[in-house]
Amino acid sequence: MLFPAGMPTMNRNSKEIALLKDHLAKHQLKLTRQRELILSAFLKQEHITAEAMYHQLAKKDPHLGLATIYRTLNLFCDAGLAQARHFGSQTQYDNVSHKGHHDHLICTGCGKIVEFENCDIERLQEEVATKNGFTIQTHRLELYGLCAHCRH
Amino acid sequence: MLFPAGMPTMNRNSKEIALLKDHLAKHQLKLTRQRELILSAFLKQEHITAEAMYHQLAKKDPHLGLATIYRTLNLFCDAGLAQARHFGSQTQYDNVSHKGHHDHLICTGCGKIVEFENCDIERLQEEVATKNGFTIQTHRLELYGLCAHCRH
DNA sequence: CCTCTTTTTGAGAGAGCTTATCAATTTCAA
DNA sequence: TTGAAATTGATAAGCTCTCTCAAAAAGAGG
Repeated sequence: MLFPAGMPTMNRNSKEIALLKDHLAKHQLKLTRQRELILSAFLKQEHITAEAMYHQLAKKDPHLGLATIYRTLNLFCDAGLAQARHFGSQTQYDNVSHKGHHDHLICTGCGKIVEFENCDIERLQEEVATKNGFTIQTHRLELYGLCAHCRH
Repeated sequence: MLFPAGMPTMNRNSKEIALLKDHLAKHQLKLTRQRELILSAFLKQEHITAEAMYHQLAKKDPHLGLATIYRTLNLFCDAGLAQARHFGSQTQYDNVSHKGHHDHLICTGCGKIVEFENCDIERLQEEVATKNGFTIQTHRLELYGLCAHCRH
């Protein structure tokens, strides 16, 4: 049976919700209205800052505090749903479950971020890990440089 | 004529000193005792934070201000000697003249860190960057997983 | 070696992002 | 339903980094 077009996001992200619930259960944490709200908003993003999410969610819940957003996004990192990445003076929270794993090309001039995926690099990473007796769980690759526009 | 074994670092880094002097001249800036002191300390590092350099130089000059360190390291970035990279909550100033870049394998079980270098991966990174119009200045690759010991 | 203008410095105030604090509220197991 | 334990919101505090400004230093031109 196919998903109806208008089906709520919740049902399309059952895997991520299960992952969070599992983490909560294992650490004696509770599922709150705020955590559900923030999760559903987070899963629609590829990456977002706490500040941006604060403003975005202000419409749905004007009393949702910034501290709660930070706490919850950090919780997502612990649960393996998100990954924190520092750029400029802010922290970007990347959605790990979005598509396959993507890496970043980051312009040090204007801050532009281009996402990419490269199977050959991933294969070589596995090779390096195996050679050192490691089993990779996740990775982070960031290339910093100047984009075509900023080079001039 | 060969360099005597005990020759001061200053003379072994004439290229970097020239680069700085060139930048100073082009921007009507002055060569000060503090800038020389910070440069000679910086060139001995692969990467360092402003705070770390502050404590390191406190012995040589107890009155050297933290603001001066920040200003000078940012000046080095402008001159092309250093490159700022945000890691955790701090800024790492990478020494550009140190070419041998190493990446990290990090065990999520015990925290063990193994350094490695892989030319093939670096070549592929260049390829990806070029394809996207970028010129790479630096990069960061971290592989997270379990080491042989922690897997059991 | 002086003099004068411009730049730099040091110390602390201030700004921006993130975390800690704590009383009130909510969750959820019993 | 109840009560212990976790969470929240508001705000204070913390941390890193930059700005401010009077005093000091640099360096070009006498």
